[in-house]
Amino acid sequence: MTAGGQDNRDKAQRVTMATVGRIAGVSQVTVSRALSDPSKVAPGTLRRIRAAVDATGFVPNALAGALASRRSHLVSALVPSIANLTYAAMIHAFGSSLRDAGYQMLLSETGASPEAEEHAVRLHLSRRPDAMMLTGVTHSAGARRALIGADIPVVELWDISESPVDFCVGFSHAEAGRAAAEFAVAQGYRRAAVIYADDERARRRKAAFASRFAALTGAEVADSPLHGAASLGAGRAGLSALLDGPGLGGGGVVFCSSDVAAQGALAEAQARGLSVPRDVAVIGFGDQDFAVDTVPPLTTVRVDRERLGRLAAQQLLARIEGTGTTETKYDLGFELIARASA
Amino acid sequence: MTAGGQDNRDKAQRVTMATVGRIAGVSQVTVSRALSDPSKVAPGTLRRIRAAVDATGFVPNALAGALASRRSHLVSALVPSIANLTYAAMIHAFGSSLRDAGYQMLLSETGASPEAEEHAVRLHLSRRPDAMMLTGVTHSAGARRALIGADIPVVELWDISESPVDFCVGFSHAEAGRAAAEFAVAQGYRRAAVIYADDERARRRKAAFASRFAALTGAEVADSPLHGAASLGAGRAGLSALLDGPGLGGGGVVFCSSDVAAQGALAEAQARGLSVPRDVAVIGFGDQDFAVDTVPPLTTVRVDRERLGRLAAQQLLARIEGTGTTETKYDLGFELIARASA
DNA sequence: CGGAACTATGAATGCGCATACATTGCCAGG
DNA sequence: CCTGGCAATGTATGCGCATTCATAGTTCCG
Repeated sequence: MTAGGQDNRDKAQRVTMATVGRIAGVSQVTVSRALSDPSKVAPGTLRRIRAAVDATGFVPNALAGALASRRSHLVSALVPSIANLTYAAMIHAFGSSLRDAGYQMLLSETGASPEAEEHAVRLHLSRRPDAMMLTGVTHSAGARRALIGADIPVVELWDISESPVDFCVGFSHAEAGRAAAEFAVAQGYRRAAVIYADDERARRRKAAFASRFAALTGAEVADSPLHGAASLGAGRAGLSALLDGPGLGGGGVVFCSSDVAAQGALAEAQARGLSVPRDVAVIGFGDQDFAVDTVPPLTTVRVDRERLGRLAAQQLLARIEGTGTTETKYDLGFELIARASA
Repeated sequence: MTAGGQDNRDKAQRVTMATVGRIAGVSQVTVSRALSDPSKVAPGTLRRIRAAVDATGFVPNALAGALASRRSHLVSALVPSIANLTYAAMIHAFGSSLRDAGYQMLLSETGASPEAEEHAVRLHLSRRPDAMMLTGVTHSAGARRALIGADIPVVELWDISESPVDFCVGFSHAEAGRAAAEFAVAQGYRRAAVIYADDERARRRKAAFASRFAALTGAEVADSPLHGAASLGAGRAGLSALLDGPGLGGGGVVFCSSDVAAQGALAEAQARGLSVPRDVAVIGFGDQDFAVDTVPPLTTVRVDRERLGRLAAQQLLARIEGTGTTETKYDLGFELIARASA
């Protein structure tokens, strides 16, 4: 069954609302009403229609519905990667909120490149989503233009900006970096380094950390860029490079651009027989669920990814309904969680 | 901008192919042709049409296109969770293959419940996808019926079965469990336990491991079910319970239902000052990218998630085009990767 | 008991596009 | 010089539904 592809599909007597109506002895409109607002249909009619739906296995055609009503009940979401836990939790919250409200999520990965993002934006807009979510606040001019032209609510998630396309929900990455630096200094560290992924926001956190740390201590901050995505191995390699280089020879604190990288740093320290935080201290970023269970538990910057995702979805939905505010920036902040690793 | 929702949208002179055509001095059909097959349009005409597209910011309406052509270029995918790395890598490969072929992926999380899955199936079918991907081979009768009725290619991924809805791409979880048991016995372990997530496939691996291990050694296999999703903390708790209980007091090997849980077991051992694999050995499942970088490196069962995702997508696409085979089962197997943890 | 106010339904229409078919003009071969 | 054939375009139509507007039947109150 289902084999040949076109074969059946062509001759198949497709089941539409008209088919269902014919069986139930009503017109197509009444079927439509019965499905979208049962209270508008007489009880007996409703029963017959439902029986006909079951008998035929009717599945409404949302494409036709969306075309006619100009409401697709689709929200599109563009993220750099779904294999990245940081985004996964946020997407999960975002998607769940949408689903609860009767919307579906059209998800695409865009990688890091703005060109790929622009292409994805156009592709998604062609599906006529009722709203769109983008990751970050950096987009190509073409993408911005297309989004504005689409005239739908657009949320930029995971960062904030003074000039969002529509509105943004996030936190200041620079402030997060500064806060980590201030914490490190308060803990007494006078040497520091940064392990960071190749990502615009991670670079901003790193720069802010470095300049704040330098301002407070006068010490240069060494850094070790990761090649490719953050991973345990990349984190290990990052710390390894720092320990073997001049920057962190005598110990100090390492600020990592993600908890995964930090976990890698912990692993490298363990492999080298170094004690954390005595020989080298580690600060992560994200407060993933595993951060509390590492050995030692990870000091990190908590970002409420669930809340970010949920708020973004709620605001989008409100604006779709026309009940939204005109607020353009939601700064949800972050929190430094001091555990044992730094 | 984009604020009020309906306001602009109602009066806006929507840009359609007819609009573009009017500006370019041709009819709607010619615009359609210019966009879908430029070779069918005279060079000069093409130029004028492209200019008009740029000038108006025209974005084709894929809903209308899909309705008219009965091809949505959408493939829907249902997974238990995207926050689970195991699935994330597979989805990534699956989605990338689709994207390269000009299809988009409509993704939903269904959790573990067949009822939720059935609901999601209906919702997805209403978007008239050209094909569908499901995780696993266990589905409600209603879901199977709906899928068969939809008459589209359906792949069941991450497991195999003799009676798939259409075809499946995966491997035998029972065999994987047996292989782990045989490896453990070959390594000389005579005591074993299992830490497993609350997931039907994980339970099958566990049962196969336990019965094979018992058959080979005569020893009972203790187990520790995880509550909720696999995580570092859950893995730690799992090993902790085993070590404090009677089952694994004197050491032995622990087969975990995922690499993440195994990583938790390693962390618990580290926290207790136990040496791995001497005091307790650990076998993971999945060979996630981090498995090679843990301390010690993780012995695990490798499953080529990329290949699974890619093959599923390719087969689906072939069947959409009508060039597919009638094969119903692709068993891609697995491989035991011996590293230092067991 | 007569019409206002509902309630329950149907007929007509169009969303924006792809597709089948028709038309026009032009060139080549006989 | 005529015709067959191809290139380039247009006309007509319908995908399956939501949305108006219209129409019967019902109820209610003065």
